[in-house]
Amino acid sequence: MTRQSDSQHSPLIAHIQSAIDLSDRDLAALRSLETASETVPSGRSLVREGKAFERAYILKDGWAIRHKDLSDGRRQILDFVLPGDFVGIEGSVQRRADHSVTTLTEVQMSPFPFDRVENLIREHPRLITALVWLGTRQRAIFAERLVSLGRRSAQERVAHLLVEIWRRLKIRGLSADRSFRMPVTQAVLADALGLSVVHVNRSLRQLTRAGLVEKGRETVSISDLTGLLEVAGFEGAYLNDGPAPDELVQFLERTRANRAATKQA
Amino acid sequence: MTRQSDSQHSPLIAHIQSAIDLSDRDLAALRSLETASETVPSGRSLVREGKAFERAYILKDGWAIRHKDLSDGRRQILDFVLPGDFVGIEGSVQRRADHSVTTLTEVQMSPFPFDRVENLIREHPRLITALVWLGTRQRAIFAERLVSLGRRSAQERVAHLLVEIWRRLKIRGLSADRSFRMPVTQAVLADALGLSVVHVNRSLRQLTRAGLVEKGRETVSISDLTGLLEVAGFEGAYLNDGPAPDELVQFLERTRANRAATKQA
DNA sequence: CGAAAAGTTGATCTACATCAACGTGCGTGG
DNA sequence: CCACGCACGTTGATGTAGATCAACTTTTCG
Repeated sequence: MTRQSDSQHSPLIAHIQSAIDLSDRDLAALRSLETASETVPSGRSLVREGKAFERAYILKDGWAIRHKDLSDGRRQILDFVLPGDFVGIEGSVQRRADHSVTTLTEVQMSPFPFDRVENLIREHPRLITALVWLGTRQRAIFAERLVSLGRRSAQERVAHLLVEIWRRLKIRGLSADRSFRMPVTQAVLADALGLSVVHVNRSLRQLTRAGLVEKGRETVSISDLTGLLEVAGFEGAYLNDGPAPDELVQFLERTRANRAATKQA
Repeated sequence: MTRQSDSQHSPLIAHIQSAIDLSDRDLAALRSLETASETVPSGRSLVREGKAFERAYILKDGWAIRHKDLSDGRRQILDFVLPGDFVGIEGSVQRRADHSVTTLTEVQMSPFPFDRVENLIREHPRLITALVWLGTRQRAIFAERLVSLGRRSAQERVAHLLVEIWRRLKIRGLSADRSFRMPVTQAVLADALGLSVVHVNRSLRQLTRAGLVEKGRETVSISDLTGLLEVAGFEGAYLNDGPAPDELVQFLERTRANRAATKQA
């Protein structure tokens, strides 16, 4: 289902190339950023809110979260960090981190110092576009999550998140079909969706009983994409760029036969 | 209370200079971006989600919102656009807008074409840092708002937003004391905070009755900053950068005498 | 000055939280 | 290699923050 540890494949490059045309030279320069590799165990903090950034990373394999913690123990997960994502690259323009990053699984990282970024864009000015674009993408994801937390029901939130993750992995070549690895407990989902664990569980069961998705311990499999998109209220192709109508839009265009089943299953 | 239409003063420059040191030449270049001026009435759409960007702007005066709308009428406001903010500058790396921007008041804008940005950074490479930093700031604001929508109570959300706006205006030289202009209806607040209008009203009244803030129709005045920060659960100085402990931190360090009064007023 | 927009307040409803108890897979150490 | 313990998942009962509905007041502005 997933291109697990194909050391040739770069999720980062796949991601960037989905939207931006870079020369082979520029791509090679980018790729050189991810040659180093370091293993970090699960549950380790890579960036700590309020502390100075130490170095930047590219996540090569495994999962992490961006999150903020309140002093009374409440926690909000802002985003999931997937293979191909940068971590802590804001350190090149900012002294202190405004959120934490913590690994959810054992992880393979390519660390690099900040001046590496400066040298890189000096020699490959076109890469600025790519880097800025990635920042913009991050903002778009935050924005969509704001809509979820502010205005969507529990079921909609869960459905929406699953579709979003699937799409992000797909663009990076990390899911060929409609299943993917997602080593995320319900407690973590709760903190990402602004819900209680219990309610996440119930929402998930509803979606499963309606025949839309199955979430195993480490894996997700979408059984009825059209139906899931319907529940998620997925609008447009916000994770995509460019003019071509993509698979998603086509799906949305099709019959809504499954709609009724999912409303109050 | 507010430096209203001092045509000399640039909120954009003030904002950037709060964190980044630029040469006079670079500053002059930035300033040249905002020489043009165009008046746009209230309620006009400057950027429309899903549509191509036409041009970029600097907001010179007035308020606007970034928002996303669902097909069933639900709306989530992502952020308020204040004087000194860029609008639509993502157009230089992205074809389509992932959210809309709409004016809340009559507004003064300086429009400029995207290639202007490219030329600018070609001649003033140091400005890249400033531009990237602004993008990062935007993300930090989204992040903090995610925490609000996901994990904070209604009262906390309202208090937090008011403090955040005050701080942002202050950094730009748009509020000298503890009052500021905020031409925002309760309905708009509701869509920003993920609440109903009725509940925004009640939360606001509670804060007022507790003697913390007064929100008039177009203006806000903080009567008890310490208390308001307390309710908001304001942690650290997320809108600031740099190592110096700032006014906020000092306030937080002080006595918490007012705490009890605000808990269940 | 009249009507629409904005704000206020009470009554009632509900989505989701909280509390509690129990099931289940699985990693670890004896 | 088995069993014990713990993290995770599941389900029911009950509580509550905030939504919704409804009516009324106040402000704004053409």
